[in-house]
Amino acid sequence: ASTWNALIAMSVEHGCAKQALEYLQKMQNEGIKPTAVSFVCALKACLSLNDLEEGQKVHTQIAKVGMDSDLYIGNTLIDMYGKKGCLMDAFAVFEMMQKRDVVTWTALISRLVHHGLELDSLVLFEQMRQQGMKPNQITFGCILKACANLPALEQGKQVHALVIEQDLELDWYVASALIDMYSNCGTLDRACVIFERLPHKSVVTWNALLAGYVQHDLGLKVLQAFRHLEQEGIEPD
RNA sequence: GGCGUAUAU
Repeated sequence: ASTWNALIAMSVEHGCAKQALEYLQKMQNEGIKPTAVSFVCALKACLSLNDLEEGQKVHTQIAKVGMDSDLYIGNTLIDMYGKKGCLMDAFAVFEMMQKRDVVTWTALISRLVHHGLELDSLVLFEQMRQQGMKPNQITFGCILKACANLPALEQGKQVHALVIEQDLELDWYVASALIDMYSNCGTLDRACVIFERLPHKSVVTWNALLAGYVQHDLGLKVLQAFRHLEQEGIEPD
């Protein structure tokens, strides 16, 4: 099965999703049982083909062989249904899962935010923490985006406090989310403080700051910052 | 044990 899985995974990775699904079928025709890895890759293939129906078929197959308790499969199903806008299905999978990890929670939170359900994402984030699940950089990125979209400065500040608790304020990914959140909440000064504190600035954090200036119609600041960025030898993208 | 899942502009 691992040989087949390698074929399936490679096909998906190289954008040959159709072929990946063919391999899944072929391995079964040859009497080889797909593993959790096969199914995760197949679901990913369905998502990249934008084929929800095929994804549902794979889901049914997964349920038949009793593999829907696999953590990775559950997480991938949440992602697939969420990205197809089937939030109810994503939530149903979430509810059914026996074990959840930080990816499970983050995947659902991420989809809620993308669908304009920022308030629900905040509730879910709170539940996650109450159950003792520690958010990671990606979780913080998503939840800060929720605060930025609303915008919700007070909630954003509370999340910021948690970021500091976990010593993630200097993480480039979290930092750019903080910058984005503060500038979106109309507090560009706070965004600048985060930026200034960063010892290693990357194109991502610079972009977040530039976007803030643009949003606040500070054209001159944008140009100044851009020149500064070039002086530091950072490649704009 | 490894491989497969969430992630900004």
